[in-house]
Amino acid sequence: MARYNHKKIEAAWQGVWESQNCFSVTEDESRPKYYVLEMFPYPSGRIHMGHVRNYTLGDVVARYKRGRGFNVLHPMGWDAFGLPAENAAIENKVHPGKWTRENIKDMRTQLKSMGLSYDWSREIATCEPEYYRHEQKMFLDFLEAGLVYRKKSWVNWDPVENTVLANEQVVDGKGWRSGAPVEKRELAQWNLKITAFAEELREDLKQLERWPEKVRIMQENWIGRSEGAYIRFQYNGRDDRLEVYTTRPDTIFGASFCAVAANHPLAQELAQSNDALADFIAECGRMGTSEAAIETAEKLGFDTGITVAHPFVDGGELPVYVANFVLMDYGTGAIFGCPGHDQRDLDFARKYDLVVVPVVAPNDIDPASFSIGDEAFTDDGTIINSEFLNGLGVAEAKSRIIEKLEQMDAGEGTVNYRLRDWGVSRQRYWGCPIPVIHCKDCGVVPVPHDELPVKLPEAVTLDEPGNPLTRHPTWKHVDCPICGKAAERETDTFDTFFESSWYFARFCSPDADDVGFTKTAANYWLPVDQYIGGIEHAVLHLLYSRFFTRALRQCGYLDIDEPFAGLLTQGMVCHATYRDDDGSWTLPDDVVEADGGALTHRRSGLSVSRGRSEKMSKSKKNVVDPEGIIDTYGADTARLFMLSDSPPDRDLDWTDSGIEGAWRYINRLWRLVDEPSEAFCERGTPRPEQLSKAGQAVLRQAHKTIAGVSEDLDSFHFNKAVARIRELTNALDELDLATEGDGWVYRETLEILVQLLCPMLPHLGEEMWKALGYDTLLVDQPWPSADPEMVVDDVVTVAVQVNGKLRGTIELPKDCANARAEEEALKLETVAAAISGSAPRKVIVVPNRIVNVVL
RNA sequence: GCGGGUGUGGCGGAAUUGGUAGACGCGCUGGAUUCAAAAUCCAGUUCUGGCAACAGAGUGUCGGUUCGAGUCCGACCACCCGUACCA
Repeated sequence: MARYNHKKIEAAWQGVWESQNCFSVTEDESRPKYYVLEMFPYPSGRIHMGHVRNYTLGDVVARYKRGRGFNVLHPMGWDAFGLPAENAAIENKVHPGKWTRENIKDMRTQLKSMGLSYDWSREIATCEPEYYRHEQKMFLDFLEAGLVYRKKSWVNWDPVENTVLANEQVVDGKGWRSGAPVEKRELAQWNLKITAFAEELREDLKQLERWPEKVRIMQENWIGRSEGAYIRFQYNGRDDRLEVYTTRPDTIFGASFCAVAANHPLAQELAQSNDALADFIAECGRMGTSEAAIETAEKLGFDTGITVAHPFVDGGELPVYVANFVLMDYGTGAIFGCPGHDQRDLDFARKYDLVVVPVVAPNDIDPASFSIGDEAFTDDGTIINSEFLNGLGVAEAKSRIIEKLEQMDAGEGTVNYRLRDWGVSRQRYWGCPIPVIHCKDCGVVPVPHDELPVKLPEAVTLDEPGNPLTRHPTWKHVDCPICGKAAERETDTFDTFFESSWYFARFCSPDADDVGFTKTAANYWLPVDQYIGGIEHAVLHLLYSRFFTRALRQCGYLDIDEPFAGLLTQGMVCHATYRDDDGSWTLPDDVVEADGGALTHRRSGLSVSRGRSEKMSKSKKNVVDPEGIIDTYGADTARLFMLSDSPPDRDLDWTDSGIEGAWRYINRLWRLVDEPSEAFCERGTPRPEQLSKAGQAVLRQAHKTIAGVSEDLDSFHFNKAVARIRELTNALDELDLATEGDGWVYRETLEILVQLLCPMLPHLGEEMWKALGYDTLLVDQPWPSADPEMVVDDVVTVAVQVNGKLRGTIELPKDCANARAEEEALKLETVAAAISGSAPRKVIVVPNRIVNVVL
């Protein structure tokens, strides 16, 4: 018996597809188009199981749609700028460009071994000037359109390395390499006005029907539209006023303090003459810039000694605090605190001994007896203790107080968004240069279009901290395009989300020279019909891309609003973790399991314990390298494992026994054609007039499987599709090839099976197709269609319950009368026994499903 | 902290969307084949009790709605993702 030689077979079919250019496509108005895109990888050097999963899912969709007659665009490229290249440069003394390009070469080979149906002629790498020159042009167009501005914002500063740290590089408030406490610094940064589209981005979520609801909800919450009011409080002893933003103007009579952010102008001003406050602000600055860090820190405040006047209470004074939980980026960077009806304000008031006055009472409680304990009351209710607002509901009180504020010029109603503008400046080398020039006389001057691209200089050193662009001897020195005097280039580069915000459009015309993409190609291919990638990109990458598309639309680049019509978010690939007795992580390959289940280390022989399954990561050493798996078992086996069992949006557990099981099934399929029985008939044999009962049943099942698998693939239930196909494989065993006609059913079913397998196991599919006697390519076969008559049964099994408890089943003709179903059900002995003579109170009949006898 | 998600046999999961819980696979047990093993094939496998027929329990926990709840509602627990400079 020959063993399935995956290495030879897979390489051979990959060669055939490539030499016949099977997957290269052009615009073709005569066919419906379908654009499948998987999130392109960062070229870290080796593909990981997450990539294998992502690209398998995309490939199944691409191949299936192709079979369904679509003109399928399925491209691949590299998200090639980013921090890891700089880290590698520092650690291994390799140039980021060299490192990245070599990684791309290695990963391309690995991806090709998976047999993915990419149009490789469209491959792009974002670190090449041919790519990034176009986004420099886009940036300048955005600048002209008023969608770009410069403003100061805070960054994590490592005082030892003299460099800006990413949030990821801040561990417990300290720099990851230096260990020095991180400081906040303010830098002038380029921002894109995503907030200009806040309402549109929110509103249009509704039309993204083929996006997971959870992603739409996350984006909606991220944008965070709120209706509230600005309120201006008069300072006591100063001429100016403190403007706060609140979503609860109705609780103004319960206000007991105001608080401003540490970087609020008032705090900054007061700190100049108040050392204690300056210390407090410095302390806040050591917290790091991430929202999680700020929100989970202990809530602290500093009483400035300044007070403001309550706008509606004569003589009412509110102390003004500087507080570490007030964010300068949200609203006005200042709040009024109403402890009775906001938990954070309540915690703060208890801590600093401030008054707590309830101003909203639950509707079902006597207001006189209502007081606030440890929990703020945040629900709707009736306004109390609030003069002219008393007795109103929350909503009415809001509009009444806003009216009043506007009359008094002490504030107004407003709509506010949590969404902040997108800061795109990065103080890093390995990114796309921001194409502007700073001139002492002319200010910020855009690089003239005919001087694009501003190329990254290759000759740099990364052996000292800081951005090499700033210390490059010549690169930044240029003449001002306006006045001609000596000026300096911007040395910041773009956030790498910039590249990934339009790459889907570049794939439509990857060779376009003078434009990022042609309108003709974009109009044909866009939007992406199905986008597939990790859930971790639910907000940032996907929201930036939605914004970028609108900004491009505004500048005349394209005519669509939404870049991705369909979205599938996949779960992570997990694996069991192992630790030795010291608690250090151990590679799964080094763990040996004895018969009794005891685990030991392969080399040291010391005992090892198995931890729970976690996301594969180098740090926990629970990674399985796809290259080894493909080498041992082949791409089809790896693909099958990725598709079986777990639905794509859930986490997937990698197990050795699982991959073994997939491998066994591949071999089982192979044997179906490798050692065919002589009774299995020739290709093209006409259908016999008579089929055995078993033959008819198997044929029906084959057609039901076509219908079921089609449905499963349309809805991305790949695991169910695999299960159905395995069931059909099992059904082949029901046939007795000695029986007249069963040989024909066997071949017919096998051909259907092979066609259904094609998108998931393309190499094995081709090989089986050939073995079945065909000299055409399976990949060019249209998807099979199910005979509708074979898909429906005329007899159904109906469950019979007594008081909701199953007592038996009956066979009934499909869609028979309820009376007949009831009659048959009551005839069951088990039913008679259960009701033991008493008359049923009622009988519920759900046609074709269930009869429930209620006593 | 906040936003979003997940939870079903020993394990991954399925369940026509309120109607027979456990499809399919993994693992395990027994058998066939083999000098032996691997591979392969056949049978069994939610738990408890029982030789069995069968009975009872059962979808993270507690409570509710319903003739009927894995599915709907309320409260809670655990874990995961994101949290604006990782990609």
